[in-house]
Amino acid sequence: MNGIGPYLRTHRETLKQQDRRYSLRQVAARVGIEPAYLSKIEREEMPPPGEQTLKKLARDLELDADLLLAMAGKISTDLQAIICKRPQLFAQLLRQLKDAPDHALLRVVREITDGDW
Amino acid sequence: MNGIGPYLRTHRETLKQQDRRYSLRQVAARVGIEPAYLSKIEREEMPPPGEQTLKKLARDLELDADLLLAMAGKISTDLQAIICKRPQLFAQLLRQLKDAPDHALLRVVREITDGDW
DNA sequence: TCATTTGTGTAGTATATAGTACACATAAAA
DNA sequence: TTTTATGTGTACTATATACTACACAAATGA
Repeated sequence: MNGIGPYLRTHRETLKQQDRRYSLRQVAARVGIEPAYLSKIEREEMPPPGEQTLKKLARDLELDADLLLAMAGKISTDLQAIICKRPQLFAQLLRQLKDAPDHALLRVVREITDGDW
Repeated sequence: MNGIGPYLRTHRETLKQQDRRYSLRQVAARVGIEPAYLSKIEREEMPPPGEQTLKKLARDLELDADLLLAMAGKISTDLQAIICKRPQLFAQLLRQLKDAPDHALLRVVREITDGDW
C-alpha cells in the first residue's frame, strides 16, 4: 500500500530515464501547475490535487485516471453521475459486489459486454 | 425533477399531519442542526448539507439515505470506499451499466444474490 | 389572552480544498 | 566556466463547504 506520491514520483522518474521531458518541472508545466506543488504532491507533503489536475497528470504520465483518483480517495465525476441517476439500484449492486472476487466481477462485465439482455 | 429541498419539505409536512413531532424545529433539534438552516435547505436557499447531516435526516424522516445523498449530488463514503479498492474494475462495470435498463441491473443483482460463482 | 411554538431573515464563522508566488541551492548542459 | 534547468523550502491565498447565532413576526395552544 504505497501512497499516490511515491507512485507518481517513481513512475515519472522511470519515464524520465528515456525522455528528459519528464522532469518534475516540465511535467508540472504541461499539466499547468507550479513545480513546487508537484514536488510536494510527490513527496506527500501536501494532499493530492483535485480531479482535473489528477486527470491531466494521468494523461501526461500515461497512467489510469480512475486508479490515480482512487489513490487520492476520489471518484471521477462521470462515475458519480452514473450512480446518482439510479442511486438505490447501484448502491445495492455495489454493496453486493463488495466482497466478490475479481474474476466474478469480470464475468459480470463480460456478460454485459456480450449484451444478452 | 424536483429538488431535494421541496422533496424534504413535502415529505416532512406529510409526516407532520400524523405526528406533531415532525415540525421543522423538532426535526432540526433531533438531527442536531439549527432550525434556520433546515428551513433554508428545504427552500433551497442554501446548498444541501453534508453527508452526515443528510444521513441523520434520512433516518429521522424514514427516507432512503442513498437517494437523498444522490439528490444532493453526493455518494455515501462506504460506496466510495468499495469503488476505491478496485477502481478500474468498478469503473468499467459502471460505465458499461450506465445505459442498461433497470430490469437488467436488477437481474445482475439477483444473479449475484443467488451466488452462482 | 398570554405563553409557546413555528418558520424565516440577517449576519457571521470555522475548516477544508486546491492551489500560487518566489527565492534558493544544487546539478547538468553549453 | 557561465548559463540553464532542476527540485524544494517558505509564505501566502482564493473559493467552497458546512454550518451557527440570534432576532423576529405570525400561528397555535392552554
